[in-house]
Amino acid sequence: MLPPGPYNPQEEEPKILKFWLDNNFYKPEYNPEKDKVVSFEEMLKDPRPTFCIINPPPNAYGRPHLGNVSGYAYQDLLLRYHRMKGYLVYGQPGKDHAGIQGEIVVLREYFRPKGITKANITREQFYKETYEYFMRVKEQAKQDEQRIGLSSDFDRDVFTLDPDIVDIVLDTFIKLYKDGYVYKGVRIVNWCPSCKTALADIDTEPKERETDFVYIKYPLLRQDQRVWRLSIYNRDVLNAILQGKKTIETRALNPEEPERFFGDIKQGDIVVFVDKSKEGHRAAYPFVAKRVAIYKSLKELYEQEDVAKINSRGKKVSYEEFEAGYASLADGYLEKIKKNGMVAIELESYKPGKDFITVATTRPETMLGDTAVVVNPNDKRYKELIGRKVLLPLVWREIPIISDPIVDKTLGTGALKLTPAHAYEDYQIMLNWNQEHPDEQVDYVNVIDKDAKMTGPVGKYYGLNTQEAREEVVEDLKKLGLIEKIEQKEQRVYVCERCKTVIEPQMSSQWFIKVDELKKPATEVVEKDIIKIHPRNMKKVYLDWMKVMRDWPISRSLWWGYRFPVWYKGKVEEKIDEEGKVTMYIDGKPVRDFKEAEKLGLAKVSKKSPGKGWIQSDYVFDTWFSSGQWPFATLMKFGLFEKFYPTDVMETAYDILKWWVSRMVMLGIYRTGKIPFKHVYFRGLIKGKDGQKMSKSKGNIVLPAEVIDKYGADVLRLFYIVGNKAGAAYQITEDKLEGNKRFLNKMWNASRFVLMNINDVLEDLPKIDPNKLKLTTDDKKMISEVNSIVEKTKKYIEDFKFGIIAVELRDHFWHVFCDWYLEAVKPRLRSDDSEDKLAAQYTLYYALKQYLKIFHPYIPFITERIWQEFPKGKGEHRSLMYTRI
RNA sequence: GGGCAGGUAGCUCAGCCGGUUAGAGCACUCGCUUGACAUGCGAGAGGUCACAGGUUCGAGUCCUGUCCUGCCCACCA
Repeated sequence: MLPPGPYNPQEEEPKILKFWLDNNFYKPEYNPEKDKVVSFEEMLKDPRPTFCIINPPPNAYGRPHLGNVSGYAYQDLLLRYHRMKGYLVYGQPGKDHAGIQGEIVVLREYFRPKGITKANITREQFYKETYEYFMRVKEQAKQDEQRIGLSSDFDRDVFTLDPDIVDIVLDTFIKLYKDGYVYKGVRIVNWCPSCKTALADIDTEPKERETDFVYIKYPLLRQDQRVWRLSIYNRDVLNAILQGKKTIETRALNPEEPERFFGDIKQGDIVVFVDKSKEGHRAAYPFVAKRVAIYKSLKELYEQEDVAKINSRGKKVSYEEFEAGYASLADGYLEKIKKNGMVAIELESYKPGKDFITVATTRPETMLGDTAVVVNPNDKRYKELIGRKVLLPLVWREIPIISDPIVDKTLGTGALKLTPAHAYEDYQIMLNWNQEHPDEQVDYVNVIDKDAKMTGPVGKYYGLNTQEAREEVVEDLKKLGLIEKIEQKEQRVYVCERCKTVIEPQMSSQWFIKVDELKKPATEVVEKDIIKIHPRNMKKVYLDWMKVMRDWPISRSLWWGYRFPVWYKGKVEEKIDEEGKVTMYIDGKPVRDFKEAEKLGLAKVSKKSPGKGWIQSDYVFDTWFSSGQWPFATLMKFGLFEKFYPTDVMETAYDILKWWVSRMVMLGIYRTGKIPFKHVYFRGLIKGKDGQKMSKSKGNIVLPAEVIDKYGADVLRLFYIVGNKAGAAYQITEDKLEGNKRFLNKMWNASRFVLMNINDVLEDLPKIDPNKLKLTTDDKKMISEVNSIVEKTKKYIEDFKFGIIAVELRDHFWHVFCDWYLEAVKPRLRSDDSEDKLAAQYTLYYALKQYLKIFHPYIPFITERIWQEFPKGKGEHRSLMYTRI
């Protein structure tokens, strides 16, 4: 008999939980027919249809809050419902190592109090201690999951860094690499010049500061004006020009060598001499072609008065000497010139003209690495200029004017200098532009090195730190008359969270997954509803994301995670070359890319060390790379893959649709050839009591344990589910919890009333044939009412609308069963007409039983507790969990 | 700036393949300490369904526009 008084979940729930766990009801090996755990092999042969949910692994580094846990209510509802429907059910629990966030938390909350930082601990020691730390916290999280009633198989609780999971995940990487879906490419990263490491966005923090806002005039090139860049191999020639010699005969004139062919050069074009010598770092000297003449022979050229007839010491030379100079050149130059003739150009110093486009910047020194000027395509002032070229001062490169809608017309001059190597936004613009304009690609030039000093093709600024370079650049621009004005501006910069040094974004070589091919099937399965997404509008979000998804960078400069199965024969370094491009050096030897290094035997992809002297890559994988493989990796680990994959439902929060769901679909199909799940259900976001999204920083966190301690797990589960629909946000209030508590109390008391009043015939009831009873109109109505609400609820649950129907179900129990039928039946229970009384008793028994079953997936504890008081009929299990619905 | 939700009773939200008097819980008012439950029962009040147009015999529901709110993405050179 149920104890009297209000329902006491604190008393009842732990007992029920123990009952479930002790009997191994959560395990797929538990067989309800035999009422015992069967062998693994026998379970695999079980003919029942399967139902499997992989629980999205929460971060293992801390207690999950109410929002984090809400999913379990939905997952468990589905698990329990299908168990009762007769499926072989498997719930896979797990925990995530949470890469970046995990590392930050463990550093802050575990290592820092002990005075340990990454500077005074080895990588191996860090990993070992962090792993142990996570294992401890993981146990606590598991208890929360069990308390809420999640009926997953906790004996198979896994961690993303379990060695056998790691093995499966790394195999996927190796397969991707072999299939050509993985490459090493260059990408912008947050670089801390002090810590000498790349940082994730989350490791940086914003800081406001006052700074100069410099307006720089970039000279516009006329539309017919071209820029010729000539390499200077001979400094003396350069010196001669700089000393005022007007005409330069250049040997870079041969029509047979197109890259050096200057037959097209015309008056007014810009000629820039580039010093390729090492110490000059590509200093550039600009001139204007004043006169261009074509000569049939060397002799004809020599006879021109203004030709620089000088030797290497600047001394006048005879024709013979002049010709001898050419004869000494390689490649039969002289012969070619004699045959084809040549072009000579008369030069004058370059002076900026009157046409400019003005850009504004807080970082003038980065202009040395500019590769474009960007304007808004709708900006009337600049519309005509899109596609034109400007001459980038100081380094005298020709760069295009491009457009991007991101550019704010009202900021600065409305024209933005593009430095893709040193500004995130610029990098994005470059990617966008290149994607849409494959024929007019914009590149990057990296001009700041890992010590925040100028590098690359920056001429005399080479080696200066950014501050010095900034001052000098502004000074030089002033001399050229190219500074329009300088204003003061509030600027936000990002600093390293640890050392507060200003972040220098720069290019760095990273691993990428090529997604073009992989996303095709991942798009198709959702398009064709082979994977169904609930709510439906999220399908569009998914498909939109797939369209714009670019190659996925998967390497992270962290310690906490899967280390890349990549080995180098010696130390790996990255340097910036003279072109401003990132170059990799292995053991001091430059290599173009990883493929080349592999060919040269300097690099290898392998899970184990190839041998002595090989050093493993420092990179670890992006967390989503491993969690993207979670559905099949977990099942493979336990040998359950064949039995349960594809899984049935993936229930998760909608904010990780792009990050997680898309990756699981992509990698799942890639690795297994099958979709990872048939349905995706997005739960609503839990808002705190203040109506804001629940988050630690807002201080509106509620822990599930607090609610369970006070109200019990069933109350919390009702809060999560009742009246809520997929993808919507909803708020927690004390009122809602209180209301749910009252409902449970109602169910408790109604059940006790029923049990009290059927006690005398309790054991007979399951055997009664209702057709032989004298059922009244009320009885029949009650039976039909409860049957119809049960059927309706089942239909709704299968349609993923369990929240909506729960309201109706609750009201049905309360108002139809309690308020109407229970009241109506009271006189009959006291009557002497035993036949009529029995009909009423049977109806009470039957209706309540139906309610208990249909409520069990929602509120498992209280329903299971009441069920224990019921005699079990044919086909009814000692646990409500396995009683057929 | 782009995308996606949403604005319905005092509060939190349902209702939206168009169709009688628009619903629930909590709060509120009034009346009920009868034996499952006062964590209860009965009765009641409360809404120009954000605004403006349009389609229609008929619009909270469909279309267009406007104004707010929230979320995601991007951004503040």
